[in-house]
Amino acid sequence: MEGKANIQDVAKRANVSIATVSRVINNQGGVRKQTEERILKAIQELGYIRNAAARTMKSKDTKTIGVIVPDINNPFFPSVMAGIEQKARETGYFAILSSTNESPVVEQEILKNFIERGVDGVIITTANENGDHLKQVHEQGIPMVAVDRSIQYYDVDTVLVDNVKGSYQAVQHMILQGHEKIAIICGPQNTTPGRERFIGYKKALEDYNLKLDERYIFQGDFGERSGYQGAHQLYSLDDRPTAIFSSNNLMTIGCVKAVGDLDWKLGEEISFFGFDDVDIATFLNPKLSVVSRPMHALGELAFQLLHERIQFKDPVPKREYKLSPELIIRESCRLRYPKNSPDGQSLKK
Amino acid sequence: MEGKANIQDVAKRANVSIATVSRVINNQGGVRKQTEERILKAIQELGYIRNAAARTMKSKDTKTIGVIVPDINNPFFPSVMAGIEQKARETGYFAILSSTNESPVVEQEILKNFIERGVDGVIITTANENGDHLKQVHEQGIPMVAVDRSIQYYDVDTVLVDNVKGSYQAVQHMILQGHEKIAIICGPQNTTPGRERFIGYKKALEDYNLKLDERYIFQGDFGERSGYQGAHQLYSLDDRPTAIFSSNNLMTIGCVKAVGDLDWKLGEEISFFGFDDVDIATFLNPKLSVVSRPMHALGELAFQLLHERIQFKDPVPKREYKLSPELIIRESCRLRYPKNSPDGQSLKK
DNA sequence: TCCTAAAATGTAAACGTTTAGATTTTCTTA
DNA sequence: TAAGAAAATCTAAACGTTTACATTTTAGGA
Repeated sequence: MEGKANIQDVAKRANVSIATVSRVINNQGGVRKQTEERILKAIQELGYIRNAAARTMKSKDTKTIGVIVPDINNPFFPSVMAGIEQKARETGYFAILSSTNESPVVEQEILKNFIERGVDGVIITTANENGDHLKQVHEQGIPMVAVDRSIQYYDVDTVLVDNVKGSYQAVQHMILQGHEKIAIICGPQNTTPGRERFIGYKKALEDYNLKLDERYIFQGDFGERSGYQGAHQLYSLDDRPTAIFSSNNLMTIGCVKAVGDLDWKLGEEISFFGFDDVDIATFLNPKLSVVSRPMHALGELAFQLLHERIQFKDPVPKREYKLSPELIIRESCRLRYPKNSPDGQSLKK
Repeated sequence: MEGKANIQDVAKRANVSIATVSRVINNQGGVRKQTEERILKAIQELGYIRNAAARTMKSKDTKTIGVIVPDINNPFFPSVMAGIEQKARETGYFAILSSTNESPVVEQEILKNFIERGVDGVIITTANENGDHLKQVHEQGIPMVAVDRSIQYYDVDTVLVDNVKGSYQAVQHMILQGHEKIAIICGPQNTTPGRERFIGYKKALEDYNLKLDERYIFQGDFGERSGYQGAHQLYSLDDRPTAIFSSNNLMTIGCVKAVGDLDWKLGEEISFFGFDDVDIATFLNPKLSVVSRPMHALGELAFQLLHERIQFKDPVPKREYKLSPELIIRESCRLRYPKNSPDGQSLKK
């Protein structure tokens, strides 16, 4: 039985009971030194590896958390996951990652699978913020933390970035640079970031007495392709915008690609501000201005909140954290007019 | 016991034995229609969710595969994982992902954890190609497939791309464009891609009678920063190269960033070819030429091979697949001389 | 040397499934 | 109607741990 010894075999080899072996495996103390050494030697010789299933059946906690992301190819999520995984490892937890491809049906399957596997908690960026599909997790009393997107139906700890503030400041910046015809490529309005970034956009226009122009609003889906299409649509207008705010990283890539294809002069004919930094931002000429989020820190905070939930099963009220984004002003959003010219004198109401 | 019913509760509610419930849960047939309906109704009413640990203890197969990647922030790996996950889902398997951050120690911990959890197989891009740390997995007889990097110590099915061919063709292209001073930013030489891409580079130089110049060889570590440093070092030479070949995506980003910072005219003073496509490739002016790999297909093939191993435990000899890369010629590697000029006439030996 | 307390170790039930073999029920044919 | 075969269902062991409680061993003090 090479490589497949169980605790009984170890006990026999070391001349002790399985309970004593279990005490040693779990570092529980109460075992004589020489007994412990005999047991460790037996473990080594037999190549014993404990069986997580057996342990789970008895002790109920698996030291595992499940992480669910909607799009693993979006660089935001691997960064968040890196933060989660690092924190998890530091506290003896194991993080398992699964991706839904923005499908609530797949998300439901993954959640059921996680429940079956007895995960101690779940960190989720849900494909459906309504959240009624989370009933089973809720009924099982499994702690959950939502990242980047909220969950309506249940009270779940939530880690966000202040989307309103980030997009407000980005649009404000473009206004203060003299732009009045500012377009937005929106994320899905049934998501927190999609909705809130749109709110920030509108609020900034309102505060500076700028009229909301429906032509300048393109409804994207957070995918690169929709950014591309959005840019094309905006370009096709008779009265083109002079600035674009893109609501996420992938739509930024698509948008900028289209701007290039259309020979729409970035930084001259059209200014640009995107939400979430991207690799290309510093490569373009002009370099892109962006709203930047602390992704690794988001992941760490999410794990920390979840870990607290797992450890203290108190019915503490829901907590919501909004981290501050950071504006990174590069060059893609230049002055529309030189400073102090008459047209540049429009003021915040 | 809301939400926490077990199979015994279901059996009681439906007035059958747990064996009959098990037959229904597992779609094994041999159950009368009306009995089955009663059982399904009881499952529904009680909110029964099966316990994977209990099942694993009895049936030994977990329908889970473990995936190990060295750097989750490298976009290559999420793409491969997307291919794995899609194929896994299609065949009723669950894929769990863990990242080593290029640490063999962490990799060992992850592997042990996977063994404890009874994964049916492992897909790995190892942090240590020597592979002697895989002894435990091997002893447990757990099927394994290596992706992108080989494993020396054990015979493991391997899915690679033809690195030699890809880098050979990229360097050949630059030679045929008239370049003779071609530099390389190498990946780690203890990795298959690092080693083989270097081999392709050398072979192309050799085939066209070009001397290997040590000054033009920079040893990187696949990270962005080393690409940046490599470009700086190459720039600092008295006799600068006229072309650079970068061995992976992140070093490409770093290299191109440095070229920009140095005002080293990309496409004019310095030509460029990178291995693996990157988002920025099509944004730069000039757009980057790259060797492109079918990442999603790599993932799908890796899963397929693993699945075959899991299903048929035959001692089939090790298989190695090398997919063909694709050259994407964009603009970053222009002619050093106009066509038909005397200096452009150098021929392959 | 003996007694008592503390430490060390052992026993056995429990966790929740799956499934081999046993038992019961049903159906068909003579 | 009865007998035999097939179908349906049941029983109970097993998987490998953990741990509450029991038992044994050891150590110290009178």
